[in-house]
Amino acid sequence: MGKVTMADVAALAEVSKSTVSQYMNERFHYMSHETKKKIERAIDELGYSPNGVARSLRQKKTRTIGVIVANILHEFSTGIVRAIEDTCHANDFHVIVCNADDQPEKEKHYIDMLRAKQVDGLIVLPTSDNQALFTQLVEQHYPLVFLDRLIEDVEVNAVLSDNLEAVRLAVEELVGKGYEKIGLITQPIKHHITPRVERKDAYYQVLKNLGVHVDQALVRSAEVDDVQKVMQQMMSEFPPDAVIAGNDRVLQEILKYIQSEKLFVPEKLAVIGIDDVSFAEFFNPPLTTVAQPTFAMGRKAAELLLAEIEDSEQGLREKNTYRLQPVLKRRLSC
Amino acid sequence: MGKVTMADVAALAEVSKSTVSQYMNERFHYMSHETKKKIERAIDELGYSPNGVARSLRQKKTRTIGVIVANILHEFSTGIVRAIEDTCHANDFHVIVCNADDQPEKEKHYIDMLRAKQVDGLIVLPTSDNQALFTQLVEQHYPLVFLDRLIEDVEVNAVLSDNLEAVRLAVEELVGKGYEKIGLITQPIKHHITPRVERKDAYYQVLKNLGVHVDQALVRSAEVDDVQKVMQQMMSEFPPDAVIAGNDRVLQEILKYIQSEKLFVPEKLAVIGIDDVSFAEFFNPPLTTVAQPTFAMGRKAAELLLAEIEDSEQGLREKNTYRLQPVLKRRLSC
DNA sequence: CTGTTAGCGCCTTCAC
DNA sequence: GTGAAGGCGCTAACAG
Repeated sequence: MGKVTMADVAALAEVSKSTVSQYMNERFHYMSHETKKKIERAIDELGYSPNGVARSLRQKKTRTIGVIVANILHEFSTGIVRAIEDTCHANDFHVIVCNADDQPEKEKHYIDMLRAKQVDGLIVLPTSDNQALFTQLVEQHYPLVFLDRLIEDVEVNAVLSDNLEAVRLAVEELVGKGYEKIGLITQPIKHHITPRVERKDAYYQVLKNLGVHVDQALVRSAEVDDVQKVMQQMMSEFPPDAVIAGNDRVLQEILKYIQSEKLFVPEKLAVIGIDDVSFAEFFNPPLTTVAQPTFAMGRKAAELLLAEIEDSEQGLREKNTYRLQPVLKRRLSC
Repeated sequence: MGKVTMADVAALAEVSKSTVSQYMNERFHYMSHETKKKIERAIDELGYSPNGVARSLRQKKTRTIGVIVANILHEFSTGIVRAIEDTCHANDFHVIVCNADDQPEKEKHYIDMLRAKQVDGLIVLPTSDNQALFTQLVEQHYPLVFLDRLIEDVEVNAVLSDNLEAVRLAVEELVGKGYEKIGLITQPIKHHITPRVERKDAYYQVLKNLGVHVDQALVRSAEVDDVQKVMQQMMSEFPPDAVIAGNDRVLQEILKYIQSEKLFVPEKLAVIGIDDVSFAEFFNPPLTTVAQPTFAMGRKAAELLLAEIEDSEQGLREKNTYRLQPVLKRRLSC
C-alpha cells in the first residue's frame, strides 16, 4: 500500500529496520531462518514494497537512463528505443524517452532535466551541435553514448551503422544491374548529422572506385517537404534511371512523387532505400532496401552505457565508435 | 559538478540552506534583493542544480509517469506515446515507457517496478486481463488511465476511439460504392481487447442496419501470422469483393497476401483499413483508411492523468470513458 | 546474527 | 526576512 514503510515491517516483525533492509537486499548471509520467516510474513501482511526514491537518494543510483531521440515517430528511432528498452529491462533499468525534434534548446532542456532527475546515464542521437554541453558531460564522467550521429571532439562511445558499406551495397547493386545514371537524394547536409555526410561522401567514393562518372545534377539534398519538387526537377532536367533514397523519410517522399506521377518502378525509375521500412516487403513493387541493424544498434548502445554505469573504471577507458553492418534486402524495385 | 549541494550554495552565499531552498522554489515574497543576488551568484559559480531525487523523496512526487503499451513498434502505440510525451513535457513531467508485449506477467512486473519508483501515475493499454491488479490500484486511488482498451469493473478514466463509428465509416463507404460481399478480418477476439470486440460487433450491427446480409464466412479472426492463410481460404471459398482490415497489423498482412497473389486493388478486391498507416498515402494504390485520432487520444489520456495527479480531489470524481472520433481518409483502394 | 547510529539532499514548520 | 531543526525512507558502517 504505498505508505507502508520499512519501519512498519520492522515493528511488526519485531526486528530492526536494518535487518529488514538486509532481507530486502538478499543479504541474509547469516540471517536466522526464523527472522527471515517473520520478516517475510510481515512484508506480505502489510503489502510492503520498498520506496525506490529513498533508495536512490541513498545509493546515488536511480537505475534509470535517459534516451534522447529526434522524434520517436520515425521508424528508425522507434526501433532503437525498443531495443534499448529491452536491454535495460533485462538489467532492471528503466528508460525515459525524450523527443528533441532537432531543436538544440529542447535537447539541452531535456539533458538538464534528466540530470536533475539523477538518471544514471544518457543515450543520445545528438540532434544538434551542442558541443559544449556534451563536452561538459564527458568531463564530469557522466555515462554517455552517442547513437547514429557523432559530434566532433566529444570523446564518447558511439554506435553507428557503417554508412560507407550501406551506400556501397546500394550502389553496387544498382551498377551490377546495369543502371548508369544513379541519383542520390538526402536531407540537408549538416556538419553534425553524420549519416547524411557519410552517405553522400560514400556515394562519390564508391562510384569513383567503380569508374562510373557522377553528374552533379544527380546528387541533391533537400528538406523533406521539398524532396518531391527536387525529384521533379531532376526527372525533367537530367533524369536518372535509378535513385537512392538517403534515408527512410526521403524514401517516402520519393514514393509520393512516384505515386503522383504514376511512374513505373523499376522500369521507368529504379528505387533503392537506405533504411528498411515496414512496408518494403509488401509495397507494390516490393522495395529493395539497405537495412540498418536498428535493433542491434540500440542494444549495443544500451550495453555500452550499462557497462559504463556499472563499472566506474569503464568511464576512464578509451572510447570507441562501433560500426554495425547494414544488409541489403533484395526485392523488386531495382 | 553534480555533487554540489544546497549546503554548498548556502555556505558560499553566506545564508542558510532554507533560504536557498526558498529561492529555488521561487518563494521570494519578502526576500531581500541582496540575498537573492548573492544566492544567484553562488548558484552559477558552483553550477548548482538541485537533486530531483531528494526533492522527490521529500515531496512524495516524482513528476514522472509510466506508460505501458503492448509494443512501441506498432505505429498506433508510437503515436500515442509521442502525444503523451509532448503533453507531459509541456507540464514538466517525464515519461517512462514500457513494452508489455501482451504478456500479463511482464505487465505486472512493470507496474510493480514503476510503483516502486514512485511514479505519480500510469497510463496503460492493458495488455491482459489483469483485473485484480488494476482493481487494487484503483482502491489505493493510484492515478490511472486506460487507453484503447477497457477492463470490466475497473473504474478508471479511459480514452478509446469510437469503434462503432470507425466501422460505420468503413462499411458505409463500401456499401455506398456498391460492394456487397464485405469481409472483415481481425486479430483473435479476446474479451479484454476492446477494439477487436467492438469492431466486430459494430460490423454486424452496421450491416444489419443497412439491410445487408452478412455471411459468416466473411468474418474471420486470426493471429497475425495466419492472416494470409485466412485470406487465401476466404478468397477461394467465399470471395469477398471488399475487405476491412480490423487494424493496422491485419492490414499489413492482407497487403502481403495481395502482393503475393498480385491481386488488383480495388478491381479484384477493395481494401479499407481501420487505423491509418504511414504508407497509406503513397501506397499503390493509395489506401483508404479510417484513421484513429491517435495523437488526440494520447494527449487526452495524459491530460486526464495529469489532472488526477495535480488535484487529489479529482481521484474521487466519477470516472468516464471518453470516445474520440475516427475519420475516414478517402483514397483509392475502394 | 542483529541493532544502533548516522546520514543521502531537500523541504517545511516554527522560531527569531 | 532568515535560520535551526527535524524528517522523508532507506542503507551502511560499526558495534555488540
